Amino acid sequence: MRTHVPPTDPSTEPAGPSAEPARRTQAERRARAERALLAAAARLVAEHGSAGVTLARVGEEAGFSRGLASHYFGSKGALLTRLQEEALAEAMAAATPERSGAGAVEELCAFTRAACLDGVRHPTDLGRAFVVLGAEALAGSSELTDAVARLDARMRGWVAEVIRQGAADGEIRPEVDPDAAATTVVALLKGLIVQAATAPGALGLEHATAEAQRWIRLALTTP
Amino acid sequence: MRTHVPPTDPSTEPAGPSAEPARRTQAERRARAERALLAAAARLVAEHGSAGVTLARVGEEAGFSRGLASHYFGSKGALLTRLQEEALAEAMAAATPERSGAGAVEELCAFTRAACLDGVRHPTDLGRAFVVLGAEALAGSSELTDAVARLDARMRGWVAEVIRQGAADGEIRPEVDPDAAATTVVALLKGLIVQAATAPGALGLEHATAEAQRWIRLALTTP
Amino acid sequence: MRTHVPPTDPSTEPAGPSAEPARRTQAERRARAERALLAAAARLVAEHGSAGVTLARVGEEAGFSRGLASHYFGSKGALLTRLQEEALAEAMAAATPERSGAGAVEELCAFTRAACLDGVRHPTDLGRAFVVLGAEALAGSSELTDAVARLDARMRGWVAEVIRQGAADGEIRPEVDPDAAATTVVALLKGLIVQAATAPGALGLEHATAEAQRWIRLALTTP
Amino acid sequence: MRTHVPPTDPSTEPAGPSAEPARRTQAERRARAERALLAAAARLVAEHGSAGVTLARVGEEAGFSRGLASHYFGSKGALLTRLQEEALAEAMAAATPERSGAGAVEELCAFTRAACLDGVRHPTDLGRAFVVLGAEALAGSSELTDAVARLDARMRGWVAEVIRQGAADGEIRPEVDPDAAATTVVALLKGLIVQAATAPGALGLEHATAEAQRWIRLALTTP
DNA sequence: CATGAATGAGTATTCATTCAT
DNA sequence: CATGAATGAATACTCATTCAT
Repeated sequence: MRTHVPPTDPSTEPAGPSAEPARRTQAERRARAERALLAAAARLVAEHGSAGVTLARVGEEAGFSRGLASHYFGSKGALLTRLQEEALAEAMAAATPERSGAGAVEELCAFTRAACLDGVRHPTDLGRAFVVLGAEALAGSSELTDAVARLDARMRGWVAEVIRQGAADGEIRPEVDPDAAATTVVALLKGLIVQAATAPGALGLEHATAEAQRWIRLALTTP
Repeated sequence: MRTHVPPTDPSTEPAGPSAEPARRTQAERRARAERALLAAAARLVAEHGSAGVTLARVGEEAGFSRGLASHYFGSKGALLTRLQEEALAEAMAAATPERSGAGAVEELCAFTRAACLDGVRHPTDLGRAFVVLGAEALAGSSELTDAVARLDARMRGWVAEVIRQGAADGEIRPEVDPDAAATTVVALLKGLIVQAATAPGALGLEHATAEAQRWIRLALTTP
Repeated sequence: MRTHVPPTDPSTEPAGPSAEPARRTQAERRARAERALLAAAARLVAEHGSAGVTLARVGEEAGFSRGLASHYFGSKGALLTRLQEEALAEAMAAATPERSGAGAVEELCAFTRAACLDGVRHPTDLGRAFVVLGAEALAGSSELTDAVARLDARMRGWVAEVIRQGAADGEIRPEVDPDAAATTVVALLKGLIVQAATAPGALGLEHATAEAQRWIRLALTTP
Repeated sequence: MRTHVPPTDPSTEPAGPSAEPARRTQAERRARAERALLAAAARLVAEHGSAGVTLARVGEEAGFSRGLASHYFGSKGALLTRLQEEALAEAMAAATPERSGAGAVEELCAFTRAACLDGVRHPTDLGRAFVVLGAEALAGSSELTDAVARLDARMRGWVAEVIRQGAADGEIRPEVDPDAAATTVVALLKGLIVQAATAPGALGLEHATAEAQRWIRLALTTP
């Protein structure tokens, strides 16, 4: 069971005698269990909402005891916060991609396609959990509400910046207000995603995404 | 103790200075209490989400006893279902307004303005409760999920119909796919509302709504 | 089961029709249950200490369900606080008796006898619970610590006042410092009670009480 | 890894600049850690009561891991028992001091002063833990209750013995019942300590101690 | 020797629901 | 009709304890 990691420098240990080979594996066990718990939590939240999740079920779903989730995260709220942070990091990365080098309008269209189609078609548990948590956070201001608000703001900021660059390049009409347009682009995205989430399959998502891209092109380039 | 007042129609209760102001029919009292309970439930759901609502609080918030909500609606689920139905009826009415006689594009712009600005600025408890319940219903298929899906479909249908009429009138370009465009219009609406709900005040909603209207006009009429 | 209490004026009810005969019995039921719960709690605290008491046991010990104590008092802390208040009221009454009209020294001796002998020999559950809670409160400042401190101060104040009156009457030597003497009297009482509580039966409480009375007489009257 | 240093006496560890300062015997390390754990436990018990102590906190408070207290003492009960024994030994030593050679009355007065003033002003964690554990043990007979009872008995025995010697020397009146007087002396001590512990600072402890000494002198020597 | 990962029992607390008045 | 007393199931949370490293 002992892993074959060479007994490298334990780095921060206070250098007492016999302090390092076990450490690694303990830490691994812990990290592995924590990941399993978070994955289980994401799955359960995505399927049943945060109210439908119990700490006991998270533990068992992850293949551990009923008490482990409590033991690790301290409280249900802390678990959800943690889950949210993980999801937020993922979402932030997705919300503000690297510029691909293409033109501004193409960039935005690609972003739209990625967010709408890929996000909806190949959803991760974490992504779905984030949508669910974000939706639940609509009622009553919570930390999550703020986090979602910051995410939205960041996404709008990214879009506005792309638009500004496009305007500077002459690709986008200078009359376009970058902030208002960014809000509208993000609205399109979120609105499509919400509709798709509500009625999976009942929507011509392909068509709708193409239409949304057409609107974006028109709105940013039509004289 | 039962007074023998004939059971006059309870639906029009604010009948001005009527004949017998003191005594109410049992049916009237019942209907009045039920409305008060539903209003209280809407307020609580809007503020705390459905998980943050207890039957006891509903009763007390409405000015009655802790047990009355249970007594009337039988169970918490039944109360929420009932609330949902009320909210759905209101939302349905708002989602498919009477045609005003204006042109199709103007109609859609007016609809956008009404939904975004009025809905966000002068929210009703029932409307907010509906948004919250709908958001919660994203996870796990429930009756409410289906109801929201039906509402979305109906809203899209109404928009598509307006677009078809506009196309028939020559006001809207015939190449426009009414269904895809309707999905996009609804996406714009919902996306704006969600952003506004998440970050109240932090959004230039006025500007964004104007921009959305510009997009709709462009998309439907640009050659 | 209906009690034969005449349907007297419900006094504060808002005078709506049909509002009073049931009320009385409900209130009685509630008060009766509450008393039973508090009595059970006092017994359990006296026997096992506050850490050895569970809300479930309180409910069952009182002949009700496991959840009732929680339901009434809200939390274990609230139950203990309530218990403490009841006990404090009893203790306060015992700590500051009405003057009997006897001389000051006799009064203090009688007080000593009452507190030591009667209190130890015929203990009430509430009294024992108070001693236990007070003892537990030695560690970590709590509301109870303060309450006990106030009780002590009040008892000292009463004793000091009796001493002052005795000094004014010429019965007690004027050199006696009333406050220091009061502290010492209370110390005698508490020290005897604690010893008796720790070793029930193993102490010649009768003799010790007589000795304490002798000391008090000597200290207050010896030239 | 085990060094072959002879197992020198671990009881005198602060041995000044010794020969091998770096390496410790296992036994020494063990003893040192155990003392640290007990000291941490004493501090925590004194502050939070025994219910407020967890084995994990004891370990961390002592600067070790969460599991060490468990590892050493086996169970929480064993730790508390051990703590109690340590405290009892200290208390026993304090309760039955060596005779100083002074007269009996002076001895008792000095004892009173030491217990009340020094004990209250310069409390050790162990001493405070003992008081707390003893107080908790009032409810429900435990080993600790018995230990405290034995301690009380021993203290009374010591006092009674001093009184008997004083009587034999003619310094104390022969009519004084040594056992009853001893109980009263101990009551004075404990009562003062308890009052001081309950209301730290709010008590004229200096005056009260002087008064107690006056009482003792009077009671033992007044004809 | 020492750490800390994992377990599971115990308990407080909340709340829908039932039922007596 | 209406109240609120009482129940009991569900669940979060704490911690002593065991065990692998």
